[in-house]
Amino acid sequence: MEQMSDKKTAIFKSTMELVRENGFHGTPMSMIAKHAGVAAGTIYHYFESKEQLICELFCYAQQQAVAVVERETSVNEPFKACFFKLWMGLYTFYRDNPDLLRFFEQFVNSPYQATMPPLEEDRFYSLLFAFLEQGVRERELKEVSPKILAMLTHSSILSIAKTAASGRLSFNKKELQQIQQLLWDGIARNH
Amino acid sequence: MEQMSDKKTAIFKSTMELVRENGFHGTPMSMIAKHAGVAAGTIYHYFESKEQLICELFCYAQQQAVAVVERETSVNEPFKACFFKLWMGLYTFYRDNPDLLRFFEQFVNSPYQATMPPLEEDRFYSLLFAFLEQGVRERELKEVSPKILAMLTHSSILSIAKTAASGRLSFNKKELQQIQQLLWDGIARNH
DNA sequence: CTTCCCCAATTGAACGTTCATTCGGTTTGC
DNA sequence: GCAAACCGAATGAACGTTCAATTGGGGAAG
Repeated sequence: MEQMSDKKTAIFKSTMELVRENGFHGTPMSMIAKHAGVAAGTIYHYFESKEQLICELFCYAQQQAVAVVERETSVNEPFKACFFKLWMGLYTFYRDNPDLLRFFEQFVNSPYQATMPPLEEDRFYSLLFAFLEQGVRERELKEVSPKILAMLTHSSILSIAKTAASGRLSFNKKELQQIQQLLWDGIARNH
Repeated sequence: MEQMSDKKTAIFKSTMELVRENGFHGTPMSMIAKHAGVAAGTIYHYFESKEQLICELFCYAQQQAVAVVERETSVNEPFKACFFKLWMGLYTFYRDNPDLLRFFEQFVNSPYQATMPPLEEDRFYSLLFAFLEQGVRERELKEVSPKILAMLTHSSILSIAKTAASGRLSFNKKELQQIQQLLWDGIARNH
């Protein structure tokens, strides 16, 4: 990503934070502007419309998630260790970025979802697919479609992170390890 | 639930359908009214406000999901069979009610989430907890907190149903059975 | 059985507010 | 001195909500 203007970044950050607190509706452009310390008109210097802002913000957020997957899967370690690292890496990322997580979930459950590319072109899922496919190829994982493995893996991460972020439940380190282990027990080949 | 007026049901159904298509914002009261075949004012005869309508609709929707869990877990069968039935029952319910599913997801990721009771008082999760706790007690499932088992189970159902509903991926019967089996392999005790 | 009345249900135009967006002007960096 | 960045009051459309007026069904009175 070419480096962004400070203002643009501020607008992104403010939008995520405010959407988390007030929801997608309930976050007027004027509020974003004030929070980001810019004038309302300035937002329109960087973004065509509110819709465009939201969509670009989604891409921006997704790129950060993609970076996490890239970082964690490029390690040169046994597959199993890599899998656990990836799980924990993504979980930590979501937990430490609750604004992003919430925005993400709102987006994919909104009509904007239609503007997303099909799964095959989705960089995030492509990376996840590829990684899990590798696990199947190396006979570490059961002979199951990588898309299924990807859904199970990611959904476990998301649901735990969401529940923790909402404060409705919390999980200690031991429990997190248990969760990863349960998931692994489910998808791994038993030698 | 005491029986509802036809109009109230029509308003509920229309709201769910329109929220699915247009999102939470993007669904004005006037649109709900027209779609439900009533005047705008009529909605305010049944509901205090748009917010109230949304919240009551969530309760209404959740009761339907609760009914599915009750139906599937009350069967007098071995735990494992019951577990598979519950998974499939909930999945089928969500798949056949995509409007409800989408509305549900929008709601829990919005600021309205704060109006929900804590998890312990949540009838849906209480039932799920109790059922999985039974599995632990009967030594069918690993000695893990039922809340963890509940999250993993429900998140797998939701993510598969959501992906299928959005048309981004589809799953045939064999794949659905595979998914349940993977999940079971993860959480079941190996005798 | 008819008439009358009551009140809950229903209507939809009107109101006031909020919001996304615009635009003429100002500042800043080069 | 000239773009590009930035400002923020003004604009007009859209929306949630209100309310005065209308309807309709059912029970009481005759």
